[in-house]
Amino acid sequence: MTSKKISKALLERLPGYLNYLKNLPEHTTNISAKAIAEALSLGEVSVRKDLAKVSNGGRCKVGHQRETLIADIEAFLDYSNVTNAILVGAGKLGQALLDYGGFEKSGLDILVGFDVKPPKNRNHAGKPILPMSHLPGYCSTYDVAIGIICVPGAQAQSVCDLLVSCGIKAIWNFAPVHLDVPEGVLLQNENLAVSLAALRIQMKPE
Amino acid sequence: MTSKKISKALLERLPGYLNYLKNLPEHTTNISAKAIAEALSLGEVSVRKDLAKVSNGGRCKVGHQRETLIADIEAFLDYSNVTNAILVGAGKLGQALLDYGGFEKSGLDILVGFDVKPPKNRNHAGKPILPMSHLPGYCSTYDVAIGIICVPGAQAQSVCDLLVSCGIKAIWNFAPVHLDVPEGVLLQNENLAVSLAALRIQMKPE
DNA sequence: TAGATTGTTAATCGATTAACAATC
DNA sequence: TAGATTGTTAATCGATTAACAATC
Repeated sequence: MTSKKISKALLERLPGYLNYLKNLPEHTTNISAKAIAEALSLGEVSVRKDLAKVSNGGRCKVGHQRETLIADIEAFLDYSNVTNAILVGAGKLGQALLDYGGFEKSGLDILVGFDVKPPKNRNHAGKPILPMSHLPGYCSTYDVAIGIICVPGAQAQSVCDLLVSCGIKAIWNFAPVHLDVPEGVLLQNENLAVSLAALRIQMKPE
Repeated sequence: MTSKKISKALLERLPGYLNYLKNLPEHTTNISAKAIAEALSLGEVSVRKDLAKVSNGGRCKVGHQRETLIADIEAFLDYSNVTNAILVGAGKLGQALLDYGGFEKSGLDILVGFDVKPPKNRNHAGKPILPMSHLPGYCSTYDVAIGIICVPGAQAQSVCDLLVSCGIKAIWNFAPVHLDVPEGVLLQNENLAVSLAALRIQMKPE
């Protein structure tokens, strides 16, 4: 386990390893990089390198110890600490993200959603959705690190500016537009229409 | 415009160019690679190379002709032909994708959704949601190329197998599990929890 | 000619893959 | 010793960036 640069590709593979390791039959105590690679359709050497980066070593002949490996990956991904996020734009997509239960286990908590027009019949035990006017106050009260933008493209930049002015350090953008963020603010775009369109072109050979 | 290999990165940048070009003030007839690069926070040379790949050239001093460039990019992305898709799993996320209007303009039509329990009160003029039992018949009637998986992880592989057996050639997977697909079937994973977790780690410097 | 812009060729960088050496 | 497995060093590949030549 040497503290080299962490590549984004690695960060995206690690949860896959974790998921695989956790779903192994209970009695499995050791696992080889080769087995993981085969199960996840990855290169054997790739997996070995990844594991070497986040864990301090399996043993020859026997492979990695499952429990240790799980603990090492979770520690590397810092799952035990929790990062707070808020979401802006509670349409279908926004609500889907709010209601999705899979974020908590990776150290993330989407506390609340904001919308210009909060839905009234929010009956299910979901996260609250507040009016936009509450956003700045909310951010100054709680320690919010990540802002998720699910508003239509036309509003995205102004929402982004608002979030930045509230001290948010990373933005996850679902609006299909380019956003300008100041230096030091992390921006990740998740343009679903573009992803799907790219998939479509890859299908057409040549 | 030479017919080199198309990289996925290129495919994901092109729609951004398109969006930018279309939103330029109407009277703008020419545009330089440099201007595009600045607007989208990309490298100047990168943009020039991309444009050279999809278009046959701007003129020195004046840059690229806007209308031509738009037409060239759209032709390259084959926006005028339509690819049919279906979606399985009409929860919040599935419905968000079904209702999203942004796919059509990139040559994609999500025809219909399928669910084990189709919602009854599907009043808004959205796409229909049919019971799973209709899926094989539907695929053999219509020419469906892409399958979108929005079911819970536990069902994802069997849905995937079903889609493949129905002749689907590409799968867009939102379930947070690894899927095995046979050779020749394209698979793109869209694991939102993983993307967000990766963003979170990138924020923590060192 | 100078300047803006294009496109191409070469250099750099990073990630993946291949080859190998080490260990139990 | 042979075999399974690890980890590392070198090679390959692809994408981005830098440097340059061409053109109007």
